[in-house]
Amino acid sequence: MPRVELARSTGLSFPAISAITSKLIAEELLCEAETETATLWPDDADEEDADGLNGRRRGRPAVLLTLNPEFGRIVAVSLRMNLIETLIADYSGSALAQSRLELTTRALDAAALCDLVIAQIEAMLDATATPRHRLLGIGMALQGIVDADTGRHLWSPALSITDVDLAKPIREAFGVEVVMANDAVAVALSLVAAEPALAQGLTATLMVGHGIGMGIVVDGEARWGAGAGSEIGHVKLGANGPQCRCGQRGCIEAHLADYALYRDARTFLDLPPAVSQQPSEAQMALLRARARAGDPRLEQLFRQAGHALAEAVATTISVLRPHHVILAGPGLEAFDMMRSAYEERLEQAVLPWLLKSTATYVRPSESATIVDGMVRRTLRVVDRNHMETTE
Amino acid sequence: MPRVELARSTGLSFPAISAITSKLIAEELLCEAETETATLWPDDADEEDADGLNGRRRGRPAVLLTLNPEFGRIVAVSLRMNLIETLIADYSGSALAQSRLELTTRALDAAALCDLVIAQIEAMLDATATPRHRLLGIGMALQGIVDADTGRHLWSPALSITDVDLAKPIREAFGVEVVMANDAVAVALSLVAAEPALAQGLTATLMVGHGIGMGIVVDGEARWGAGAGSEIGHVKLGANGPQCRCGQRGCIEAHLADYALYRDARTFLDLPPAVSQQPSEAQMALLRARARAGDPRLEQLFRQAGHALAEAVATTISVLRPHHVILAGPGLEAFDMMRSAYEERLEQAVLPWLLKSTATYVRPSESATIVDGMVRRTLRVVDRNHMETTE
DNA sequence: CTTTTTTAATTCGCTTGCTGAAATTATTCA
DNA sequence: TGAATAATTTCAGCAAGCGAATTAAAAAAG
Repeated sequence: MPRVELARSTGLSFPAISAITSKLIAEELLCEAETETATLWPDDADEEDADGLNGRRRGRPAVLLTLNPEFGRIVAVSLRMNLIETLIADYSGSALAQSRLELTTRALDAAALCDLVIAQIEAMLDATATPRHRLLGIGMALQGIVDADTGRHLWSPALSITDVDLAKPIREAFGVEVVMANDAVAVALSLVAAEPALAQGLTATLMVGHGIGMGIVVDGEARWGAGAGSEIGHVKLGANGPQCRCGQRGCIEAHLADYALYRDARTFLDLPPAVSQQPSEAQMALLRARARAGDPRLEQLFRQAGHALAEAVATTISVLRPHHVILAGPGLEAFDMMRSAYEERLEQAVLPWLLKSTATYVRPSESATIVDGMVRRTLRVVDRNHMETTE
Repeated sequence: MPRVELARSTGLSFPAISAITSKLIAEELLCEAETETATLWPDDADEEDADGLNGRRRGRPAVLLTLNPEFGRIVAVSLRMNLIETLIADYSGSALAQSRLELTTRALDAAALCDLVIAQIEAMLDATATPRHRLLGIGMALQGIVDADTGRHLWSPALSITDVDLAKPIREAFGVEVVMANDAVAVALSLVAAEPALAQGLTATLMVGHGIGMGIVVDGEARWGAGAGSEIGHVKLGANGPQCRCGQRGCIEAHLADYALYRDARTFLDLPPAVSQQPSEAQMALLRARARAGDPRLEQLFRQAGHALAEAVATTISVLRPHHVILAGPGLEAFDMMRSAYEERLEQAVLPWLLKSTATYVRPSESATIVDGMVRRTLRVVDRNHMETTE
């Protein structure tokens, strides 16, 4: 954040940093942070004087630079099964307001869906008194397949429409860039940003929840051939497996996603029906509670899910050879019940030399992770465009 | 090749190209090609005058620039089951000499192996009267797992040694850079270089032969997280499949590689034993001939191989979402017998939206493809190092 | 055979983005 | 109040690259 640090991390010289930052400050993109308030209260409870970073050092103190939050705002939309989540953030990425809209998404056609999303975005702008010209970009995270080259939405379990350009109507409504991404990619970006070590090398984030998605991040960036998203959820485990929402059989998702677990549990257990096949968070919590209470059939179900998860990770490691694998999403709430089966199968299914050189992390993330990651992705795209136009 | 073309493809201005090329010519890295000889014989048989490229155009003719073949030489070594293949090429990549050494590679320890490779390289240098200081780099393609970060060889079916640094002794013997890569990566680079369309986007090359390997090329470059190689051959099809050389069960390789097909065929057919489990090319040709002659058990065997190939491609497409998939290697000689089973299974195992956006190519490549690709890879690394040191 | 046209390559003057050295500024410590 | 220290800025200079104009080499036209 201070200029000295920027110089060190970018490898550029001090004068260069000085010139660049002063230009950006003139553009009101950056601003000098109020370091005063923090330093005028050094007598606070925590006296961690030893470290030179927080306590006062000799010499001229560094001026902290921050992104000017007032430079503009970003809206991120997460479109999932029966849920549209919207968030507005300032230029520094801090959330200003958010909303959740529950509805049966599969009942919508493309036009109705776009109208709804536009209305949600407008509500966010109104709620934060954001003038239209301050809106820099809109990010949309979609549960489903997105073609990164064209931005078209190809297929999603949450929608009945396929192969439409959802971005276009929204772009035209607000006149700003609309960035599309798979929701797993957004989660991946959010989690990688939270731990600097994960931003080095290739990190594969497997998101287990309503579906099974994967986001691939290389050196902190979501860049890829045909999109940073990977459809590992629809890799098949054997030729004649359970029916999947996608229409095919034996998908990893059909063994591991919450809808599959709930559907299978209902074949031998009395459970309330799920709205449009999608169990709610409460219903999944109930399922886990019953399993933990000792129902052997449910325990077996989660063991099988552990197997499927191991196959997914094994395939990921073998094909991608990532440095890091993150297991994320609400499905990991039940990881304790999947663990032994998972570990057993993983050892059989990955070459030991590969397993040894891959680090695995479990991060049962919240739903807000999606919009957070989407804000980051959109900011990045907006910044890149800004750079190109001003040069 | 002419300066004008360079300017267009790099996007740099004429003056910039002029300055750069004249510097490189002074370094003897580039040279102006003898365009005269070609143009003094325009009365030759082929009168393709319509196109402006070959026939004389108005205006000052462009001077063709080529890499100066005399700038230096590259040796590429391919280390496979019972075979060490060596090739020496000039700086423009043209082969000058090559050799094949057949022996039981699994009987060698690390020191003996390195000595053999060093002797092969020296033989190549002697055969082409290459002084030591003209040797710019050595490339080694290995059938097995290579850690791209460290260059260490982790495991190979062709060798009994594991986790050794094979590059170091060779680097010390010749005092030049030694580039290690998986053999499938080398094949991928060679095939991608042959077709410009494949150098755009992500191309996954599946090599089917003694083992099943995969090389990943992004925009013509073999760059990746932990190496451009992918161990898709050891992704499992079901928990209790046939035994694989790697020690695990159910690997795609154990259904599809030539050693697996030959081993399985011998359980019901009289065939000569393979040397250290590795059938020769002649033996595999015999197997194919017998299958084509109409043995229903062999036909079934190749159908199953087609299934396994489809699973491999399906997993590749789902996880990687490549723009192009190349099927390469000697195993594809039998593709006609695998085809129907392959296509049938592929349709069941990949989401149609993904299958539609992926182009597949079948290229049954020769063994020389490995060393060719390895020469390219090594030249690239050598050039990069050269750039860094002269700047 | 000379002139015009066309295309390739180079030279020239200029801007831009950087660097290293030195100067300036804001602090803490003595 | 004056060192000592560290962050930033100023300044002069360099190197890469660009646009415009120039030179070079060939074919076509007169």
